[in-house]
Formats: sequence, C-alpha cells, structure tokens
Amino acid sequence: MATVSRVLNESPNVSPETRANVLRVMADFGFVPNASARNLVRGRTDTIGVVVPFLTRPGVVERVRGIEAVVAASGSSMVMYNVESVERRESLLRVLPEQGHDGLVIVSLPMPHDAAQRLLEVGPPTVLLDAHHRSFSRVVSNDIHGGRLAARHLLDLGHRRIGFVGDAPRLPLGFWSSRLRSIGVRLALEERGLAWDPALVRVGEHGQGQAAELAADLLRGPGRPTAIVAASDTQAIGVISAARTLGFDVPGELSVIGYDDLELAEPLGLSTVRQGLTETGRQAVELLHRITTGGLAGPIRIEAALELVARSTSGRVPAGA
Amino acid sequence: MATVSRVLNESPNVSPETRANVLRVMADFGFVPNASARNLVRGRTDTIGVVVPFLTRPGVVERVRGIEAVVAASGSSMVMYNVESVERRESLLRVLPEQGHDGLVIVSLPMPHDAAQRLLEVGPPTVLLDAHHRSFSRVVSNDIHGGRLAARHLLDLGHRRIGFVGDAPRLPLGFWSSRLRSIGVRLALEERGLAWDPALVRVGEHGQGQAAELAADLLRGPGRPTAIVAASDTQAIGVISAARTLGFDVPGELSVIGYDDLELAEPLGLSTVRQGLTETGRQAVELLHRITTGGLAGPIRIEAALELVARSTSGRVPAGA
DNA sequence: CTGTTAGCGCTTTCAG
DNA sequence: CTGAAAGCGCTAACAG
Repeated sequence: MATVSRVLNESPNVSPETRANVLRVMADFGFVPNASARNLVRGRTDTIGVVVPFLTRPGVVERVRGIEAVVAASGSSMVMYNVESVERRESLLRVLPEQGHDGLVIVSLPMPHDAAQRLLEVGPPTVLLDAHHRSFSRVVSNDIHGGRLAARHLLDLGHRRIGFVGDAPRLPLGFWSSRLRSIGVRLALEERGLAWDPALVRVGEHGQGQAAELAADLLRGPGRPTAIVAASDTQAIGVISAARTLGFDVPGELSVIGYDDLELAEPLGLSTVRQGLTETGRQAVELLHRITTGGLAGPIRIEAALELVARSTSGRVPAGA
Repeated sequence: MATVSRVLNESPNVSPETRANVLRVMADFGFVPNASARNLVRGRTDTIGVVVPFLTRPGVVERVRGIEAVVAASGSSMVMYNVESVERRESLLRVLPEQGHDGLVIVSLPMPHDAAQRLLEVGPPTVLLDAHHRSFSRVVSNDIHGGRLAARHLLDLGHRRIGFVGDAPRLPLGFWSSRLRSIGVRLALEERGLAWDPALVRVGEHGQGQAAELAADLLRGPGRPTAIVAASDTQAIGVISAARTLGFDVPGELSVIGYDDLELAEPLGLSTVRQGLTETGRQAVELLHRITTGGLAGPIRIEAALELVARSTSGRVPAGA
C-alpha cells in the first residue's frame, strides 16, 4: 500500500526490484490511481480554473492559449468556464470557490463587489487578466493609451478626419475596452488641437459583419473620414471589407487600424496596436504561481506592454483631403 | 456533520430552522466544502476532459463552444487539454485515465493503438469527435463527400478547371481531412468525366497567409483555374485575398469555396460546406451522456450532416473560360 | 428529523 | 528499505 504510493510518487526509497514488482502488478491489474483521493490528502488538485467571456472570440482564444501553455508546463490542468451572460457570471462566481482549484484566472470580467469579497475570503489565489480590482493581483492594459497610440499613428500620417468603429457598451457584462480606446482617440486628437467629431463614431454589436455595416454607414455619409480606428482587429477587418466593397482603396483612400494584433493581422498586413494577448495570458499564470509559492506581499498590478504595429492598411492621407 | 452534508446536498430531511442554523454557522466560519473529499466518496468528479489539437484554430474553437455548452448545462466542468505536438499527445493519453474525469471527448486526434487500448481498459467513457476508431463511440464527418459537394457546386456553375488549396499532410499528428476533401474534389470531377489536374493543387502549412501564398502561386501559373476549393474557410479567405491582390474579381473571375462554415463565413459571404462544428461538439457530449447513463449497447458512430452553403464567393464560370 | 459510524483511496508519519 | 496505522473531509447507511 505505502510502497505502491512511493512508486507512484517516484520516491527514491524503493529498491529497484520492489519497484519492478509493483509496476508489474499494477499493469496486470489495470490499476489506476484515484485522483480524488490523492487530491484530498495532498490538499491540492493541480487544476487552475480559468473564467473567460465569449470563448469564441479570437482575442479571448489567444489569451487562453497563453494561459494554457503555462498551466500545462507547470503540470496542472486548465478548467475552463465560459461566461456569456450575467446570470452565468453570478452563479459561477458563487460556486467557484468550492471547485477546489489551486488558483483562478479571471479574464476580462468586471468583479461585482460581493463576489470579490467571497473569493478573497474563501477562494483560492486569484488573478485578474484584463480586469481591474484593487484587491486582486492583475495584468491589465491601458486601453486609453492604446487608443491614443492608434490615433497618433494616423495623425502622424497626416490624417485629420479620424473615425471610430467599436462596440456598443455591452451593458450587462460591462466591457469597457472599446469605450476606453475611443477615449484615447479623442485624447490624441485634442493633443494636436483637433476636435473630436461624434459624427465619425459608430458603435454596435461586436463582430466582423456588424463592423462592416457600421463602417459602410460611416463611409456613405457626408464628410467621410480618411482614416478609421477600429476597437479590435476583428472589427478592422469588417471595416476594410466594407471600404473595398464601396470601392475605396485601403490604404490609398482610407487608412484602417485595428487593435489586438491577432495572429491573422500579420498575414493580412493589418496595422494595429499589439497588446500581447498570448503574452499577458502567460504573465497572468506566472503571477498566480508567484502568489501560490508565497513570493508576493500584496496584490500587484502588471501593465501589459502596448506597441504600435504599422503595416499596410494605414498610409498617408490622400492629397487634397 | 451529517446534517451539514444534508444541507449542502439539499436533502429534504432537514427542518427549516436547523438548515438556517447550519447556513448561518457556515457563513460565520467561511466554510467551503472540499470538492476532493466529495468527489472521492461519490466516485465521480463532475468534470469532462476535452482534448483538442491547436486550440487557437477557429474551427476547433467552434467545436469547443458546442462541447462547453452541453457540459456546462449538465452541471459539469470542462477540463481542456491542448495538443500541439506528438509528444504532448503521447504523454497526455498516458496520464488521461488517471485524471479522474467522468468522461472524455477527444477531438480530431488519431488514436494510437496502445493509447486506445489503455483508455478502453482503464479510462472513463470516451467519445471521439472528428476522429475514427472502431472501438469508440464517435461523431464523424464524411470529408470525402464534403469535398465532393464543394466541387459539384462549382461544376454546376459551369467550372471545369477547379483548383485545390489545402494542408500539407501534417505528418506527426496525422490530420487527414484536407487530404480527404481533395479526394472528394477529384471524385466529383471524375464523376463528370473530367480529369483531375494535379497542377491545380497547392498544399502547405495551415493558415490564412500561407493559403494566400499558395493561391497566388496557383493563379500566377499558366492555365489558371476558374474556381478553387479551399480545405477550410480560413484558407478560403487567404485565397480570396490573394485573388483580389492579383486583381481578379471574386466571383467574377474566380470562384472560391471554403469548408466549415465558420461564424465569419456568413458575414463575408463565403460559399462553403457546413459541417456543423458547434452542433457536432454538442452531439459528442450528448453521446457521452448516453454512454454514462448506460443507454448504449456498443460503440456507435454518428455522421455529421453536411450541407452546401452557396453564398457570394462562387458564381458562374466566366464566359469563354 | 438528527447524530453516530464506517469507509472512499490515498499519503505520511512511525516502527521495524 | 518496507509494512502498519492514522487521517484528509465528505457521504450514506443506520440508529435513535
């Protein structure tokens, strides 16, 4: 019994022949150790819970990929919880502490106060990724600054009429990033003494097709912009396809810049703001490890590096515009 | 002790006042039940293990979404294992039986014989999705037929020179679908008495950018096709962008059809073959439930419905071609 | 309706 | 180096 355990855990205090014997018998009997019993006595599960909204969005998936890589590398498993509604978020945050995970990574979801309280009191170590809360260690991104970087790039290319295509504030789950990026655009304009024209802003449901419609509306209107900042690469692609459908050359007649630097941005030549999706996913789990191993005093905040990536969908403003 | 358990499990045999007392004390002490102990004694974990290759590919993610929906609806959690190399597949299949999951869904991965044997002998109930093995219940798709549907659609539109852009056989992990779809294309051609021209085939690494390069090469060559079947929607998008970059109108001068019917296919107007990614993910978990609840005699095989979805990237062959 | 008791299958002292 | 024994925290059967 105890010896079997020692073999399983590769304890050195087992003679080679005993080990061989045990292994043979295990094979003969088709013995499989019981994870629950093991977890019970060891007081940990080697699982990390990962809570994400809208699993299918490419940006979310890239984050998950970074998370997964580190979790798997540390020998743990990743338990995924997808959240697409407020009710689900609520019920999930309630039962999450009881799931016995060694740690939690919560992505992009604003934390209601009571859930935060409960997690802190009775939950496992938790980090937030792309979400803010004073009491948790977190990896965040400065969306306002990101929007500003995007707009500055276009301003540097001579553009003055800069439009914005983004998400309608998704009231229930409360995502702010699109809104913050638009504020960054406004800031950049005002820094250069230019006015922000609300007529050049279109927001709607998230998605490529929806963004295409928003952009088409914007481009067909009077005083169309010479450049558009999209709140995400997904939306930028929609904007570009709308522009091309309407016969505008990109970037000849319209410059477009996205946000995220998704994997597909590079092959598409999409100009964008890189926020290191995979990289920050990785960082979040590493942060969690630091907490778990006790090397951290209080909650800390890591800010993701933002980088403008100029490719071929943004160019100089057309002459005469 | 036992009463607390009863409260936790919502047993009716608890007086309201006792229940209230227990709940109050639980709250005061910040009591959280231990999942491992519970799992140990109940003999199950309420977790389903999901093994997927290349988590970041959109098609895989749509499958996962279907899986997740059903798993979550049944009150279980989904533990994700991402596989991007043969070594990882091997080590994973070895330790998977010990993870204590109530069931396993294995997506798109060919099962080596020994791993299959071990899973059958000592593993939990397992279903395969988009993978074939006589001994497992599985949800599969007829890729040859799918390729044929795509090609027939183009043939019906008058095309005779039909190209194919797909994946190089990814030797290590052994994905066959691209290859099978190309065989379907060939079959469709031969059904109409047309020869399959290997000069119109390009295969390479999976991805939009790579597909664009393959397509560009194909379109610049002599005797270019009037239509191209891509092995996936992702690749079809690459093909289309290459065509447009080279100045070919789609579908005016080149028809393109993809495969999968990803979410983005509809907004892009991409013609494609729908294989119900989300839907089959759902089916796989439902199949697993049927096994778990004992309502299944032997391994069964469910074939996914395939449907041609004609949109606006495919049209009649140009006059004179 | 509530308390007592016996394990679930493992790891970890502690003796030998 | 190996076996015996205790106990992780819960549930289920059994008395009361």
